[in-house]
Amino acid sequence: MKKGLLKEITPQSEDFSRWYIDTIKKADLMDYTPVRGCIVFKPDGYELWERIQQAMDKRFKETGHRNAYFPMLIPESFFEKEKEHVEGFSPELPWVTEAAGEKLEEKLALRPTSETMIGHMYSQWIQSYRDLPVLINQWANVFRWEKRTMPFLRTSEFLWQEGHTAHADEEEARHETLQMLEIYREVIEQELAIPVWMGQKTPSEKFAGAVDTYSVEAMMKDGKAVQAGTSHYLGDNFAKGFDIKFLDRDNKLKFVHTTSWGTSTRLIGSMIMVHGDDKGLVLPPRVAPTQVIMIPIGSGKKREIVLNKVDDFVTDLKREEVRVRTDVRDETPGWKFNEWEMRGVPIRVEIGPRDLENNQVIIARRDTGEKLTVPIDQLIETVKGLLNEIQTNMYNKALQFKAAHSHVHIDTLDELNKHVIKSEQDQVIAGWVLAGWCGDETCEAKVKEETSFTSRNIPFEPPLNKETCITCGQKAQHTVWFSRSY
RNA sequence: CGGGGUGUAGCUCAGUUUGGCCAGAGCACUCGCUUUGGGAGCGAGGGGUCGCAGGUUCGAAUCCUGUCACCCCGACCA
Repeated sequence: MKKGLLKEITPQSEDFSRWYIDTIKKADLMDYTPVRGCIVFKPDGYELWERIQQAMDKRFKETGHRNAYFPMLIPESFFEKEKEHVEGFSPELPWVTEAAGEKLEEKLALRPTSETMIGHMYSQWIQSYRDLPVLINQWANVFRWEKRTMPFLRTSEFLWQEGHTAHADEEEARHETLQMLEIYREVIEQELAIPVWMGQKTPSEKFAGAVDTYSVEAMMKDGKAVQAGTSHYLGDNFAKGFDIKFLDRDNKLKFVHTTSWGTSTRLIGSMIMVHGDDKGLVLPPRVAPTQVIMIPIGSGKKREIVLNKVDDFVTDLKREEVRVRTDVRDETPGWKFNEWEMRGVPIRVEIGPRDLENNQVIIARRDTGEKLTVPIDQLIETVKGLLNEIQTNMYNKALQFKAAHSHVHIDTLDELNKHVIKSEQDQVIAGWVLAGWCGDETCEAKVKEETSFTSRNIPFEPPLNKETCITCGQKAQHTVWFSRSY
């Protein structure tokens, strides 16, 4: 290594958390602020969110939803209308107690989620079965004063979308709940190249106030899980709390059945932790702010010729809607190679005098590090093909990683304990464990107590069905993924 | 919120034990020239109320008290 080449990113194997922090800071995705737990989403970080938003929003609209915006401030009394809800959220609420120099009559919370406010409004909007269903989504910031924060994955303020729907009956509401979960799976797998397990949360991991909670769960490169999206069937819990009733065809007054579903900026963090490597970010082409970086090489008169050629390529690529930029800064090529690799740009195109002589360019792909020599007249085609190939390859790599670190033949708590201890000793990834569960919450709690593994979800399509409960050995009612999680 | 650690230039840190010696180094930044295929070279510059607030002292980056932030490990969570 040459003098002056600083190792700026901690290797993943040495300290995964530090790798993560180093990477997102060096890649200029975020910055800390004077407010505890609140970060700036810098332009490259925010653009990742914008692309996730676009992909989600398109699908929400296609399934009949419309966007609206509700207040960020929620009266204290609203939280008391649903018992489990207040118990779930009250510890982490920030409050507004004063305005215009006077104490408010009723404190206002910065929303942690909007079931209450939206429930209140729906009760006024819904009279008849003809008013149903109500299909509304909100893009918003929410606040949850967490004890321990981590950029993107858990911050005190974060950006998200929350869908809130009201339906005439349970069947339709349950259908909505699963339909939106499926949309999450599709966006997360197709756009972010992250494979997930769809499934149902155990009662102890349910959303505060939900009848049933479903999730999509993703595995990070350190083997921990992230809940990438959730969808809830709320039954008539909020309808009762907020008096959301309608007159049905049979002339009877009934409570609506509501759902809510959300994904947040933690998807950005997940994507980084699923794909990143020791050189920094690796971004899936579909969401990468820059898909192709052009590096002109050479000086003097030759530089001019090179730059003209680069401009031609940029024009052609833009015509094909490829997001391309040229790095004309006065740095050495090697410096730029490292810089853009760190930022995760999927494809780098190097063009120098030597290439022009041979009527070719050099293409380097971020996901494999491979360098290709490509004839100039095939550049556009090759880039377009590679963007798709990289997207697919990243997904497949993540899928393989997930499979390699999913353990389906651990049957007892004793075996799980040994597995966890051995993983720590050998400094290997403990990963996820598929376990049978009898349905008793104390059995679930015991797994957490002894191993710090928590239940992630009960997958709809488990790799295999477990016969006995991992804790008590009785007949298993469910097959559950357990792991450490963010 | 408990245990541990760190706050000195944009970044990484030295200096703190034992108060006084111009507040330093490398990288980054600015200007000039030479350079350009994996983190370039030479020369000349700019930049810090030492996290913040008190206190002790003739004198504080250094000692004392408080406070804030960040990182790591645990309990709570999208």
